[in-house]
Amino acid sequence: MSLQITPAELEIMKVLWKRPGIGASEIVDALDGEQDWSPRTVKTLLSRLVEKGALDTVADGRRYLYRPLIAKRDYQKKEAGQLLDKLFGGRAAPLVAQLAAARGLSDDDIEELEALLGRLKQ
Amino acid sequence: MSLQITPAELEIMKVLWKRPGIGASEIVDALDGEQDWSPRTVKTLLSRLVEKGALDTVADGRRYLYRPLIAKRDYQKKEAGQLLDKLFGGRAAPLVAQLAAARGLSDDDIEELEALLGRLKQ
DNA sequence: CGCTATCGACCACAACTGTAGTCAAAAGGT
DNA sequence: ACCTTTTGACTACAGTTGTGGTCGATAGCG
Repeated sequence: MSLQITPAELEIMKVLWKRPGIGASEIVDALDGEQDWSPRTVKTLLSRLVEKGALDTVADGRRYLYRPLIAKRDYQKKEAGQLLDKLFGGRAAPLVAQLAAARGLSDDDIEELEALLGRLKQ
Repeated sequence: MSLQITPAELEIMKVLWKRPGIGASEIVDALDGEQDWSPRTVKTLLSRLVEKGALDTVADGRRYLYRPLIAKRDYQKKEAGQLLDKLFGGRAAPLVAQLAAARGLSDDDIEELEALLGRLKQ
């Protein structure tokens, strides 16, 4: 059930999270400029994602339309939680501290975080 | 220079971050209960880490003592930054929001985060 | 002094990843 | 009705990763 999505596959997922239900060629187009992959490569990644159960397909003539089976939200949660456990002993504060150290938080970030914390304090 | 540390290798690094300068057998002992690896496996992971430049060795009789060449801090920063860019568009607030959603922040976490934000506001 | 346990060096090997090629069928232009 | 393009299915293949084996040297027990 682990549903391991690799970095290359994730690029595909990101496209489909933004525009679910498109076909392979649209995905290739959407990736153009970002990744420099041959259409073959994209096809392979799509097949693997379907195999893994991360995507499902709807036939549309002789091609497929692809749709994510896992929500971006859920994936983000899983990854964030994994990082937390793997490297930060499950404690969020040190993670945020390293984030701040690594790239600095913008004023907007700080404000948003304060608002978030306020909400959580209920 | 990318210094890719795999999950299995990370377990070794974590032991050495806690107790730098120990030998392979101590690492095996330290991992006992956590990972169930044969000593061979640990040796292989150690060699790979040395090869990659993540550890260095000091001869101690006929064995080596291992010591991390990258600080835990730096590795945490790198990983946190990568997750941020990979999945959260570089914005910290959504990451924390997902963290909160995934496992809930403890009161301590919230307090620590508030203190951290206070400091950052300078 | 000889035997065994242990060490690092080197090797093995299957699964997973990144990156694509080949192929047969079909869709669409002309 | 052809030829080109596009599609999914299948195949390839090297590099990485997880997991551990073999081997020759050696350190220490008895």
